[in-house]
Amino acid sequence: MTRPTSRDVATAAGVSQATVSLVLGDKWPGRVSERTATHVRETATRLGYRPNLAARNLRLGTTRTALLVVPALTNEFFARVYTGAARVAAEHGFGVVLYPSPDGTGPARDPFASARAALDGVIASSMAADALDAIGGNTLPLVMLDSDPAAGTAAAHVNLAMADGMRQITEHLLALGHRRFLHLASAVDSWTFDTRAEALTALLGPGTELRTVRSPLTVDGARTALEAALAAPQDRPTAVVCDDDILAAGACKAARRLGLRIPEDLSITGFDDLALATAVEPELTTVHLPAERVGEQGMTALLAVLEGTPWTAPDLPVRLVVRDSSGPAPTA
Amino acid sequence: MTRPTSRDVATAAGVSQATVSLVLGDKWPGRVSERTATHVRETATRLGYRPNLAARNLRLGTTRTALLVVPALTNEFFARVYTGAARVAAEHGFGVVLYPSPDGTGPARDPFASARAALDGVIASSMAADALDAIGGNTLPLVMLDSDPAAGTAAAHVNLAMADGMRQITEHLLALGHRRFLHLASAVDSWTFDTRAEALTALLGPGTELRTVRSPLTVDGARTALEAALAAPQDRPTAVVCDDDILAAGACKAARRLGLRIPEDLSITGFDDLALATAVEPELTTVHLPAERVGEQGMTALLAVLEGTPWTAPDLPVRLVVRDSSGPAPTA
DNA sequence: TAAGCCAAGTAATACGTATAACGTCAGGCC
DNA sequence: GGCCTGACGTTATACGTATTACTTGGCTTA
Repeated sequence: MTRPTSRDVATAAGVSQATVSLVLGDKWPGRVSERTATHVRETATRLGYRPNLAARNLRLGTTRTALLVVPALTNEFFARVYTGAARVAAEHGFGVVLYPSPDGTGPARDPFASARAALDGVIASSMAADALDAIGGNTLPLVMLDSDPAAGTAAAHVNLAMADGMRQITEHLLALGHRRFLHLASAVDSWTFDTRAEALTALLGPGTELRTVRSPLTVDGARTALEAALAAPQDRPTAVVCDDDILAAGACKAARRLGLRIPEDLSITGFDDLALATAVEPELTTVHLPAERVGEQGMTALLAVLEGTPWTAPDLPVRLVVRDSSGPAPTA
Repeated sequence: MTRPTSRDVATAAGVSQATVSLVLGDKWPGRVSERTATHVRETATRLGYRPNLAARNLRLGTTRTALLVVPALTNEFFARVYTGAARVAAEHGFGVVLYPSPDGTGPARDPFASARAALDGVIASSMAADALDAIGGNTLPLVMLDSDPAAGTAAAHVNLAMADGMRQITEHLLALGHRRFLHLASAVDSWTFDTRAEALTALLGPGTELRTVRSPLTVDGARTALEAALAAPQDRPTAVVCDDDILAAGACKAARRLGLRIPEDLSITGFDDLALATAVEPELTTVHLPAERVGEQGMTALLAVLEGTPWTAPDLPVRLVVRDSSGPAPTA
């Protein structure tokens, strides 16, 4: 009735529990004769034996499990980060457990309660950094994603070349003749977005203009915010630089409502290159972020840290993808 | 140096390990005097004690953890299912571990390897049913999402009223005068999509026409598929019923490329009501699926099953949301 | 033939927790 | 004073596994 243990297998096979463990552990070649080994293996499958992982974890003192802390999974970017992390983890016999930080809809506060697995380490996005205190994750090896390398206690950092991405966008727009910019920024306060804002400001020289509007990270929020900002026709910006494709999608809707053509009257750029970027019309000029690679590197870094190897790597490169939402600045 | 155990706390507090466990378990009021209890609690926090979950799981024979098997997290629908499931789980001190079934990009095959946590039960989407065999999840309490209630060995089923959703769409389009339909169906083979297709076929009476085109679940795939299907101008359908918002977004792009206006020349409907549905232009007429509720009910069902209570509930209702991508059939 | 050695297996143990079973001590009651 | 009772702790144990240290018997080797 109840799940068979290694001892049950041993009894059924007429050997000791230790032998079963040795055979199934597959780690000590030659310790058990091939004859006995196959017999044990057969018995195990016949009984449908599956090792009790709680017991194994206790014995080994490790769970080969990492916690990934992200702001929200419904954000495709982080879904992809997870995918990348989970892939690398699986290749090393590790697992990844999620902790979507509480944004009101997420699960409760304590990931040690919500993810009953014991953990070996933590990978956390800077956008969910506040959750880390609640975790007490500081007691575990920690890898930070997109956070200030100079701050914090993380054992390793995985960063994207955000400033360079912003540079590519800005130069692209400047080359197209744009001078009046609007930065549609995320209202979420995080190092990532701060970096982008700084880069943008630094790149716009004299003779240019920059306004900043902050918006929640939703299509509708962005639409509302931008509609208000663009209401007055005089001195309208000719280019809207968005912190995120989601914001850019909202910006497009706002523009259309105001009767502005994209990109003839107004250029709009995104960030991230989500599936959304090519689903909307016009397709968004945006910066492609290798989200899966972020997850992969995060997990790789954590694995290194767990082995005691210090880990470091250059920022992951990002790439401007020019599509249809950006064009020459209107001459009028 | 190493993590403190309950015994360390006991020694430091000058009591026995059992007392520490009793105090921190918070489960036997009156077993320990308030004086001792607070002393123990203080010592525990002072030492930074955190119970070893592997040991607890072993002792209790349960992990309060469920496995959620979904085809892909980058699909917003399943991300929301996860969110709902995780919320209910957290409310009951449970955790949810993910197993995105192998679509080529997912982690390896064995979720017992990838999710090192021992599991109490499994919640699986029918779209990932094939993964279940690999899991051997049949040995665990199983809740199926959107699968044939008559088939399989699941202890409970959580279904959406897909057929009714299709009915609402069809009646909406019929009322608008449409007679020539094209069903842009998902190439993924699952009960969910089969149900929708059957419903559509059954609802279209004499005097109507129905073609079916299958497409992979991507914007680009849908665009390509539909562009080919609509190339010939004669007898062109006036309404495209899509199995999914992603397909509908692709359909919109195909229409625009062919110079067809939406909805004047061609009505297009989606399914799911993802964020995408309102991000594209025109906003999609679609069927809203309560994705979070699916997750919530799935977890609720599993919790019931784990307690030995049989669980059953009517299909979750779905609701047609009429937006701008559907309109009267062209009269010409 | 004795000493040593290898192959093949087993007994014993520890991981850290929760809890059942068992003291112990003081006070109340007849 | 003896006995029961409750309050407060403690001792002991089991959960299922991986691994270390040990046993055993057969074989080689000097």
